[in-house]
Amino acid sequence: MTGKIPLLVLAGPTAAGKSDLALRLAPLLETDIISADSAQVYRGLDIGTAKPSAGERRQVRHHLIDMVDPDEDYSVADYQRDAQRLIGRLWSGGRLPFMVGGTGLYLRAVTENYAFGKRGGEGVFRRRLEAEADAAGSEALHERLRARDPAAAERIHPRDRRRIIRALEVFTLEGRPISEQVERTRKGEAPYRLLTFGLTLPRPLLYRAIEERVEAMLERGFLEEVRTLLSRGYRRSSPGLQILGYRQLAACIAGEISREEAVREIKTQTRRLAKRQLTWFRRDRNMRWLDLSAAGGVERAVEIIRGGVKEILA
RNA sequence: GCCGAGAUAGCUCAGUCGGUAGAGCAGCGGACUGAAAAUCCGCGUGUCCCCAGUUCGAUUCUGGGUCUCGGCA
Repeated sequence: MTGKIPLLVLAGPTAAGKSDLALRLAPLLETDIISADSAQVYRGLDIGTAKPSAGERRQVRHHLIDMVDPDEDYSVADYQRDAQRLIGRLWSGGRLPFMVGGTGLYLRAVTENYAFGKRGGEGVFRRRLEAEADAAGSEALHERLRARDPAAAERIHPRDRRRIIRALEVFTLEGRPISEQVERTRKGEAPYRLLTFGLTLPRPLLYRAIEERVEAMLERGFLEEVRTLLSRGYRRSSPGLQILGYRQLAACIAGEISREEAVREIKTQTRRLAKRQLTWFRRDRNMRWLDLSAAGGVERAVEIIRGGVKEILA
């Protein structure tokens, strides 16, 4: 017995059936759902993020949904803090912590206990460096990073300005290299006894599910939802409106692209999102894969997961 | 039925003065430590419609065929 808290994780790409499975599982395990979804943290983004309905949330308690308004920041460090606190609380209340979601970074920050520094992102700093990157190119900033934090520069591509700027930000604000954080994480110990399941589907089925889901969202009033957000005064540049789907429909409402273009773009970008999500999860060697389109479907998946849970709690 | 144009990657198309071919989009693979549904990197995946002829060699030239799209009937 290690004394570590057991943690059940259900990961998977968008539209693979995570929510349905989790909704079935949670009552059987007599526990709640801890969402690991970077889009569902925004209040008011309901249809386009496939957020669980009010009814579903009455059936099973969901955590870490509706955390901030669309113009507020919510970072992976916020998520890690909130999720880890919750996991401890649930476990000491006699419940198995159960994380469900598709945001690889969020899941990993929790399960591997990423060592974050003290300082988050700062708009002023970022805007200044963005301007510099526009003027001189991200490669110039990359050179600067090489001088300050060679280890980080080695890992970050010269054109990946997001990461270059963040690395410079850490160095400037905290006075130490971001690569040190990664080192600290590597040396640290995993705080949980993990049981990790990944949902997958044959690619053609996954893509068909995405297609149908986007159509269903539009029928349920996705476009109206975006209109409402804009009419409440949220700017297109605010974090919530940068989310996939919201960004494209906002462009459509602004008259920049047609509705057809917006819908096509949303579908394409969602397929790519699903692909990136899978890339993230495939990296986890301990992931046990489940395919809901395979024989037995959801029932079989439920049994497999319950079996795994029995073992980890024994 | 006649006349014309076309047929090359999943799609739209370029190209080869005869030496088995390349763009965009789509797709595939990967990275990821405070924006992550973000950001970034890598990769052509092909009976060049079919059959015959000419040729050392045909996706390319010639003939025939098939199909598609225009126009005329």
